[in-house]
Amino acid sequence: MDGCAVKVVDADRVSAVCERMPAAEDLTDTADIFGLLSDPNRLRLLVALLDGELCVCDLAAVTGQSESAVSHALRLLRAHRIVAARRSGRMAYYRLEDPHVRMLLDLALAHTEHTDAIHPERDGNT
Amino acid sequence: MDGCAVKVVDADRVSAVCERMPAAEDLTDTADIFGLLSDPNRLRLLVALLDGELCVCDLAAVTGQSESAVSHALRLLRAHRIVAARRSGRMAYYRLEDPHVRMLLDLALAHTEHTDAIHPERDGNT
DNA sequence: TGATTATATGAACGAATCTTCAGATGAGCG
DNA sequence: CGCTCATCTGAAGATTCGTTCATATAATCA
Repeated sequence: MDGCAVKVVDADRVSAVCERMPAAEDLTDTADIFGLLSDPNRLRLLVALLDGELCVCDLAAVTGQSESAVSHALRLLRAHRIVAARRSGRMAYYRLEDPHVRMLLDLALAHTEHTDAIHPERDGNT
Repeated sequence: MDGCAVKVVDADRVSAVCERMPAAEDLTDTADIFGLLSDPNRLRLLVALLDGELCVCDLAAVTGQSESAVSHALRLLRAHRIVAARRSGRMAYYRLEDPHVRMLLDLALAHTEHTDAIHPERDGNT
């Protein structure tokens, strides 16, 4: 009755896990958020905004991208309400608007900065 | 001296942010982790493993994927030491091995489950 | 040993993603 | 008004990603 039964070994565990599994919509939303954080350049933008707002050209300078690339990235992030823009004349000042994403960034950066990078050179199980 | 200067508005903020910016390697590693979490099916696998180990076919049942797809996904996650395998006969039991990723998952899921999904239908800034 | 089962792998195809380029919008300034 | 500057946008091309199919490995069982 739960759609989780193809060829199961531990049926009890399987149905228990199925019940705890979040709704498909929640999972795709979460995956989307992670996807937005999965690009180094977008990540740089968001890290730059952790301390406060910046205009587009300063974001381009900080992150070493073209202003066009920055604008595209900000558009994406803005569409998901992760950043917000304040306009002043012809300038646009962006800020990090989503506290949830801020927490994810803090947590992720706190760890990677004192963890040895793990590169997939070995398979761990060959 | 920091490579961050193209056409800057607020030079002080720019150089301050540049100094706080993590190393490129750390950023790409972090982005990689987020990338691994950015696929709904991989996310399902990891969520399923939050409670303990499961074998490949049970993971396929729980997540509604083919066993081949699951195996490919696990291979990727294994290469990054996010999951680890225990073999018993012809079965392979996988577990979530990276506590850092576990924290990210917990945090992310805690929020999305009681937050209205935000879909990018509006631009917030048209 | 030969058959069957669980998992792993490689190659290939289509979809999604990122960057770049060219041009559009819209505010300020002479 | 015409020009410049900051930002935005759409489209094109190259690359990456995820799934599937076919097959390989390796363990159990008759």
